[in-house]
Amino acid sequence: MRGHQVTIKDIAKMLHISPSTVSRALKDHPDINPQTKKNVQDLAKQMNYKPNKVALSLLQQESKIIGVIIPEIIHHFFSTVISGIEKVANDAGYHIIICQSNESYLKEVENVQALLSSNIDGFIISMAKTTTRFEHFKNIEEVGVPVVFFDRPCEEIKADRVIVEDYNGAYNATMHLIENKCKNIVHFAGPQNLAIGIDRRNGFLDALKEKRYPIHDYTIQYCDTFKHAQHLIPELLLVHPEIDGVFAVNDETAVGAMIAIKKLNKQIPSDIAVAGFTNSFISYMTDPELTTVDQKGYEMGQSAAQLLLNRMQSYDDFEPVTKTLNTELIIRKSSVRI
Amino acid sequence: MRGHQVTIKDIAKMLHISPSTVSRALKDHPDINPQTKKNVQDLAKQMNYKPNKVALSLLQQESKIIGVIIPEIIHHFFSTVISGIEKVANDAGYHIIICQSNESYLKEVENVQALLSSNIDGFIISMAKTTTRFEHFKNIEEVGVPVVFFDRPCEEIKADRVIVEDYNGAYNATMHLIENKCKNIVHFAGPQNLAIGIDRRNGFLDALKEKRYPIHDYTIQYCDTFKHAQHLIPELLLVHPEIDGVFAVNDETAVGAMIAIKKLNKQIPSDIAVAGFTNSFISYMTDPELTTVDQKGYEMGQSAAQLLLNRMQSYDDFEPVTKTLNTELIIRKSSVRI
DNA sequence: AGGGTTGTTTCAAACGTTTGCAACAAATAG
DNA sequence: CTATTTGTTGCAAACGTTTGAAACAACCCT
Repeated sequence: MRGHQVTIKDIAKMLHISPSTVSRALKDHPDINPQTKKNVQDLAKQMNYKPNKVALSLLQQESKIIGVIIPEIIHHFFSTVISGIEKVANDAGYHIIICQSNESYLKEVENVQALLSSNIDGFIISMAKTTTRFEHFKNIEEVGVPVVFFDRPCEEIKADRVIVEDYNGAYNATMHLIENKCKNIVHFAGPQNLAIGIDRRNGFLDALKEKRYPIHDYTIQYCDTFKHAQHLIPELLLVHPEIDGVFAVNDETAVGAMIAIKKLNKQIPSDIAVAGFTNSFISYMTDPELTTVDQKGYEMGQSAAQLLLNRMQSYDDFEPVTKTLNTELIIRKSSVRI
Repeated sequence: MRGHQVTIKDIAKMLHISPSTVSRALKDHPDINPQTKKNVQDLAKQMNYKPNKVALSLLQQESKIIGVIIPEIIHHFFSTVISGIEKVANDAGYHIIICQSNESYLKEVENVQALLSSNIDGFIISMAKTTTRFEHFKNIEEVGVPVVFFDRPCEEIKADRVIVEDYNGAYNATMHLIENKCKNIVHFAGPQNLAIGIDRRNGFLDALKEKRYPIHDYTIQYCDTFKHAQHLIPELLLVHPEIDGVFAVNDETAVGAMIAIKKLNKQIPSDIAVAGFTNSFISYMTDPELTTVDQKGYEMGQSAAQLLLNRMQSYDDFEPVTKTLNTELIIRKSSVRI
């Protein structure tokens, strides 16, 4: 038969006193007789009493839980962010509950609803690729639960956010490819309904413009997964063998491109130089190692959690804060031509 | 000012009826006047009423939440398992709350306590490397919450478990190296307080024994991380240049070894063949691609969740079930000598 | 008219905890 | 010897929801 956690009532019954006395004894309330206090505390310890968080949550209207909604946990970047969030949250006495949207709008809505009705104290969210309607976020706003967006913010919602300098990161990576004598660089871009997709693309384009590089119809390719890059590279190089540089919106895509390029017996970086974005741990496991833009996942998670904790202190008609982490170009062998 | 979710009481007040009537109206109870029902349902919809899960959880002593405790989310294997768990759990109307132990015993204990006092309906756990005491698991047993272990079970606890054929997987991988003419294979082994560490080591050793290969004092190296492997390889090959095969307890370690081997200007697989364990996605991003044993993360997660759901149905003095998934040797270029 | 049925609604308790206030005894003050 | 203080404990309400039982009116049956 299923037992249950020891409750204050159990202790009260065993000592023939009232639950309120037990409650006060446990928190060292001055009104309670020292002997009673000792009895209660000893018994509580012996029986391994732990306060029921659900009851507390209902009573105090706060759960000490932060809801985190991310696209996919299997991406190294997101699991890094989660680690950062968890660190800061735990240190402040909070736990996190993680939900995946799997890049699906419907799943994201479902997750928001589920978390809202679980008395969550705050949200940390990175939007799904496919999300183009925002009622569910508005709903959070109405209920008055603080939200922090990271990496993929929702522009329609008044909320704090943490992002990286996507534009600068992309600009720097592209400049680096240009300095390494790439004449014909293509960009594997992310979806343009996300700011990261737009900003990285613009950083790339502006670097080309600054150096008066021509922009062809094939310069921007919408391709942001490992598999797609593997298929796209052979097709692309067949038509445009002059391509000698690839800058991808994320590391997986860059690695997919690298593998496909090597299969065509082209050398990296001498024939084609490659750079990615994220600095995922795969970037130093490839051969050659991948040049990439460090997206600071762990720090991003920490900042997001910190912003949320701050916002939970003072929520009344606030001015949203945007924290922008600076990126760092990590130069490795996939792009350096001697 | 922070608002709040609409409650049954709010609706009751607005319609000048009692909360119980509202409750019944919402669930289409036959006792309720059709007109009242309609009023309630319309207003509830309009005000976007969602039942408060915390209140339900307290009342019904079930939360529809499954607690998942894993060592580290950033490992691809674990995030794959989580995806499998989430799929099955969500389909059954459950949500999961994920906690990381970071391979720390203390953090694991803390997580168990926190989840226990949150009215969790069940646990899915993979033990931390450093866990050698089990009171916290015993505690779960006492309270009567069902547990399923995966990948790294606790031998002292009566609980269902999902594991892979670690022994067979290791045996097959080792045999494969032998068939590819490796004469001097070392094993980078995991910690021996975990069954996976023991079983994979034994599978390796038994394959050697069967082929009457000598077992030297350096044949087993305790090394199970990327970094450690990178440091260990140069030291090891300096003393034992005759080594021509490495079988690592996981893919990260295998990749660490590969990179270090390549740095020494040795060829893989011709000088040294390498095999790993997990079939993480990094295994096909390396050059050469890594031969490995598929650990079936997603399926493992699904099975674990399914076992837990079953056990939640019938918990009374059960006989624990162990589900063993068969492994599959994925042969890639890092081990095939022509 | 008394009893019973039917339809509809409300009451009250329960889940575990906290906390303002009331209650009570004993001790002290006036 | 009453009045107040002090020390200690218990009551009851609250958080949001469900649910058995009670309540009540309106109706029908004998």
